[in-house]
Amino acid sequence: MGRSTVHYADNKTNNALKKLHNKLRPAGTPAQRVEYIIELLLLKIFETKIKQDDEFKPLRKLFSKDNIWKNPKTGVEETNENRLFSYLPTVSNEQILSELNDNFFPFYSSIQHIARQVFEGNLPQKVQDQLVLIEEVFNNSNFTNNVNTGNLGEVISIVANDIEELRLLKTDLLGDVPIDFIAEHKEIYVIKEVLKSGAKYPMVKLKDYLILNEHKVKPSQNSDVNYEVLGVSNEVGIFLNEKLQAEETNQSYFVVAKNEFCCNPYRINVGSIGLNTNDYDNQIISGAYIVFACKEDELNPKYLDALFKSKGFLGYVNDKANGGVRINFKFEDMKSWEIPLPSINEQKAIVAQIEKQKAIIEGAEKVLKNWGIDETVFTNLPFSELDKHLLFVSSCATPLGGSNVYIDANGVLDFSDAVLISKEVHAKMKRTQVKKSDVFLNITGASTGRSAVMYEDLEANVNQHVAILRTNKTLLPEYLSSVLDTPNLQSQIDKLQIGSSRQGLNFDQIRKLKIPITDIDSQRQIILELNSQLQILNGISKMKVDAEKKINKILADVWGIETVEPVAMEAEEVG
DNA sequence: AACTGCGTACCATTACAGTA
DNA sequence: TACTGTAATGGTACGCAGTT
Repeated sequence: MGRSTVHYADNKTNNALKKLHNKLRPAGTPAQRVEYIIELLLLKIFETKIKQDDEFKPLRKLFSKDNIWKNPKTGVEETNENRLFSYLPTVSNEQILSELNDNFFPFYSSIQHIARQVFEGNLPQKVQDQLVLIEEVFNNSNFTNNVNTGNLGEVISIVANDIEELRLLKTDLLGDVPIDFIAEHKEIYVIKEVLKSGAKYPMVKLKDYLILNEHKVKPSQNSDVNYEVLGVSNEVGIFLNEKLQAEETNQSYFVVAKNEFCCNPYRINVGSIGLNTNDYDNQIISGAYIVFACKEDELNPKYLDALFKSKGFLGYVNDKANGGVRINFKFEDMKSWEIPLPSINEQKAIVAQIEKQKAIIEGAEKVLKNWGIDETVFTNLPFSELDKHLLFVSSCATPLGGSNVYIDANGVLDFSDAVLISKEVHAKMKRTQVKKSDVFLNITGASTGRSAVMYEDLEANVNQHVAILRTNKTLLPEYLSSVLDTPNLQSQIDKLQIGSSRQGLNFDQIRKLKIPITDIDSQRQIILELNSQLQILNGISKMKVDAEKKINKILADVWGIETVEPVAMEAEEVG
């Protein structure tokens, strides 16, 4: 059986829950512990709602001094004030257990009856539902003596101090789930809801913060004006479309201002939305798009832009994308999107954090893009036909399902997107089975010419787009891979592609490539030199990945969702 | 405003031709 | 005939332009 661990909350809440589980270890089985935690949380949630939620307001007087609760066991009378969770931390360790079992649980197991005594008129449905749930939970509650009384005080203090009231207040314990279901699975449902509702900021609909741009022009009728045409892509956001001559079409375009958003309503499901930071004279964009600004005194455009790039937005768009072959996301849909809205200053701070990380990513990308193998280490070496140094060259047709091994720009193999094939298919495709120390070369498509060395001892296979070059003892795999990355070899490869209608290399062409060659020792020396540079590059790659992770974390915090390492899962064996 | 069409790019799969 | 390597094909996505 597979197991999964899913966290629903922020770090702080998760830590609090972990602590609770540990402290309650003597209390019994994991299920019992969860039950105890939930009961304590429920008491705390209820108190928070009584204090802060308007609909629960009328219940406040129930907990005033004037209302008295008689302990059914001892006959001792106490004020209802002492039935609120906040009373528990004041009780001594030794007394907590009996306080819960003899006072709190009996009290809350008849809370509906008690509530009706103070409530004028009918209970609102929300309150009624809450009370039903509380009765369900506390009807059979009993903390056993197994609960170490010394620990119980600490347990109470964790619930009292480490769980934020705001988080609790936003917790809707019932949602749309039927009461019977909750009665059966209340623990699971409650804890999920408590932990899920981690939003730190008020949620607002965008409609009050957006201004639709309806300013259209027809460039063909204003031939004296020089227009700059913008476009939107999902990769780079807003870009300057230098090819399109708007004057030559019969279309009308939107005039775009700086800090306005533009989106393609038919492609927004893939992220075709961007914030325009350009400020050209007469900048325009396709009339088929939605163009809008936001009220910048309340909503920072860069903050909104960051939200558009978070997973939450794509999820929302795909929810709205209903029916038809192609979606059409309307401005109305945009207006009804709900976002967390911090104060304008907090938004600014969040944007500043994100921009810092973006700057790191951009810098790293520049380095990674512009770095190339230092060709001078190969100068003065004689050239030799690659075929003389190879044992084997191969690739073949793609198997069902395909199996790609991608190579990133640094010549490092990236297995993250690797596709799995069955053992049978793998066995059939003998010619493309990969061995350790094979050199890969992309031979088709846009990435033709990229190469990498297979360092890992994996059972793997490659598809038609990747050639395997297996070297003989006159040529080191790493050396070959480095040589293939040099401008000289890249230009040899480029030339081979000229004149053919299709990008791609065949094996004969590969065999005839001319490489600079030297003896094995010198090859090793050259690799050492190049490796020191590669290490630096790897560090830069890591910085980039880390910065991306930080941005994700910032966004996750804003949305109040999972930020700790997600979903640890044991995969089930496939037979 | 909403819908449809077009050119391009990418890529897995299929078809086919050459060879052992 | 079986197997290989290469080319063609067809499906899908994208970014608009154009039509209704």
